[in-house]
Amino acid sequence: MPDEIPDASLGCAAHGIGGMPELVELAVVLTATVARVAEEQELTPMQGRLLCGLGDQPQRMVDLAQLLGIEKAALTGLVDRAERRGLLERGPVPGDRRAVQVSLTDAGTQAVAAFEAGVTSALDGLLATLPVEDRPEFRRLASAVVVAARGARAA
Amino acid sequence: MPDEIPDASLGCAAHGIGGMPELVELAVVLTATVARVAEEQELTPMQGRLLCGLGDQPQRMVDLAQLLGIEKAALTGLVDRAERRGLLERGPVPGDRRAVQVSLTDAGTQAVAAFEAGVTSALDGLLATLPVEDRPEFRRLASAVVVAARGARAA
DNA sequence: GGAAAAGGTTCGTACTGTTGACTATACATG
DNA sequence: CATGTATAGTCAACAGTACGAACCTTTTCC
Repeated sequence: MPDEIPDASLGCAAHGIGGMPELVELAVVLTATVARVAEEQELTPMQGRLLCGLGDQPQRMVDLAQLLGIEKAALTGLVDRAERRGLLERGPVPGDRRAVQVSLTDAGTQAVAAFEAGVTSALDGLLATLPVEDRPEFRRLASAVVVAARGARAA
Repeated sequence: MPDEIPDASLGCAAHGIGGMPELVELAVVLTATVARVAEEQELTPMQGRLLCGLGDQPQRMVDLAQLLGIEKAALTGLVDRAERRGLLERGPVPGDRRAVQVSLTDAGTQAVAAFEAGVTSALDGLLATLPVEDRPEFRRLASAVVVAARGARAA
């Protein structure tokens, strides 16, 4: 995982095409920021996402895969690696012998708390470069884009 | 690559921690958007980034790695795979027999043009969900964050 | 002239993801 | 109740991506 922000990114900053590069450059910056926090916590970014996705309640694989936007087979591998690390465990689902539910272990709960705190802090640091009055505006617009994108997909 | 926007993302939307999740969810949405365009063009996202990074002039590997924010060894593999696809070629650098320069082939030039157009269109589509007057504001704030992040890293 | 640094590759390793196939189980239908 | 369909999850093969260490060749520095 790159530990530095690249000078160019998806979308061709080198060409200076109007408008486009900011957003993909932003994605790269945000992703690299999260990756750095994950590395500090000895996680991979996907492991961080997985642990966050688990939250307080056991989750079924099918629901987790949907939540994370990945294929079930990919989730099998991701959960295998996290289980091997002792961060989570698989268990049976009452009433459905096909299904498997996944829940955090104590180590996983600790890891995710640290990861969350680190990501919050790192992103606050990223936005600290903006004028104070612009920060909630930026978050609001970001949220609006995400909600709309998710709504479009669910439709 | 997920072809749908996940319900949660890096940063723990499930926990609803104030502010943080929007930005990492945004990164996931943007990355997934670019990945879909890449797939349409039969590229991987990193191949898209690489071709955009090459631009109009041959680039040395050491500069490309820096530009893309990856280790030289990783770039060797990335360039190997793109070269195998006929998208670029390696050549000598006058005056420095250690160095290798990389340049787009005709096929690569065509691929990157289509990729750029597709990404532009897809991102415009993403932002179309925002009120018209908010779009330049969002791009401006995104750009400011990226410029600041890149500046901090270069320092 | 020799040491240090630079440019790039190779190798081993791990993570991530897709696709297709498979097994076991749940559900729907006649 | 038997049978067909659908679902949940895993497995295997494969490919892309990335890092760190080691290596070779060449350039730069003292």
